[in-house]
Amino acid sequence: MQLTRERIVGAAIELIEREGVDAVSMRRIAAELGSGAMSLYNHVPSKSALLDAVAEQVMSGIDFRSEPGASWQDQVRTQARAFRQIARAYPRCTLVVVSRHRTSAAGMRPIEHALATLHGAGFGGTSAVRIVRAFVAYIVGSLLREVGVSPSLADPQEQGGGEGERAGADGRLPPDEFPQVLSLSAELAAKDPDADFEFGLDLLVQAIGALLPAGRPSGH
Amino acid sequence: MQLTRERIVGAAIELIEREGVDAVSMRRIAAELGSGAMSLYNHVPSKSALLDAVAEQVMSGIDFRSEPGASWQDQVRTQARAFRQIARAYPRCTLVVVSRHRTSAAGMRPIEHALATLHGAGFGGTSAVRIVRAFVAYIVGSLLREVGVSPSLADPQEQGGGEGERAGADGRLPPDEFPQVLSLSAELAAKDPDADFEFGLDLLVQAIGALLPAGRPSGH
DNA sequence: ACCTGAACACCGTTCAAGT
DNA sequence: ACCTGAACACCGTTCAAGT
Repeated sequence: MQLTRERIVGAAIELIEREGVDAVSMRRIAAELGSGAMSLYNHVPSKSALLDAVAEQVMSGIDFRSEPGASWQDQVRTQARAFRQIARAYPRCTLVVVSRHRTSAAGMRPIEHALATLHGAGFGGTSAVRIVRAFVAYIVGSLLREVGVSPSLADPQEQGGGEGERAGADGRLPPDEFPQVLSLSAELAAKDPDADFEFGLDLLVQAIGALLPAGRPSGH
Repeated sequence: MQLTRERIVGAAIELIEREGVDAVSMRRIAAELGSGAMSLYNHVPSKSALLDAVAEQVMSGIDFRSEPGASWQDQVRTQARAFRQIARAYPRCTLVVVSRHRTSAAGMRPIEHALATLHGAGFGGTSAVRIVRAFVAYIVGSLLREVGVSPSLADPQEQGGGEGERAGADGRLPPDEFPQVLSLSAELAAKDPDADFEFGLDLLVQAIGALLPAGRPSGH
């Protein structure tokens, strides 16, 4: 079968989802496609560029449209949830998406939609850009946590064994230093990514709604 | 000079800041310390564990305390800004921190402080945990953007040359598909990480303030 | 235009041997 | 307990050679 950029990127995505990013090598992907490692370089300039392409491909698989008839609040929510689908559809590619992504067309599409929605809601350009940035930061951070790589906030009991610092020799946190964390260990252990995401999303939607009547420092 | 875990981690951080994560190798770090590559394994079980230690070390260098006399809003802001210092102090380690970090004592410290502050503000445990999660998501996402790795929202003109999708052959975005992005290119190009961060922080602080039962004024 | 094997300069880590 | 060189099974990428 013909070797194409598309097939190469597809094989990379598949491999990442199956075995993780660390398993990706040019040789490995080539083998997956039944060709020599060097053949890939006819379609992709480097491994780094290949991973960029993976990020772009994953992003472009997401549908960021929202119902034009809906309120801007609902549109914003719909767009944010679409973004979050990345973590469901490509959990192990998520870190790649989030950490490479420069400014591709696929990466700008969600921004375009969000800006249009906010424009329709009456926000000026400067405000709209700031708002989108805040949303993207929140969503990206949420993705990372959902996918299991972001800092803390996991079950304090399932502690690895950090070694560093003066954590108890058994890996437990010293109780006198972490009263809150330990007394809330049940809440911290509870996993409900949907509820967590919606909670923060509500906070942001509500807060930017409060910005509207007065409008912020100009914009248009 | 004696080889210690501490010196190894320090050398790794230094090397990452100087040449980026990709430059890190066991051999390289050993050379930096004037020892054989294998000597490192007497103090660190693997390269992956070394990078975990880098993340923990960077986190533990941040002072998350806030003035106990201040209002909870100011305390939350202070803690969030402290977190953001990571991006300033260790820009090239930031991605490592954000993408490795499991549950170390160093990583739990900011959570402990935040939970204590929210408890003092009158939030119950369940709410406090959700709020902290939303904040952490926002801060982590902001860090990534500040450090230059997160999706889009950069200057659309400085586009790489994605190739992917049907972006114009010159790498520019097709104007009919991206009217908002193109008309706001000046705003999107403007870089003011401080203002961006504070804007989103204000949104969140304001939104969680609205969550509190109205009876309580503010402060502790 | 596309494919390829050999080669180069690297990797992380195991192992057996040293002190 | 700590250090080490040699060795193994890998890497990404250049190059010259093929079709």
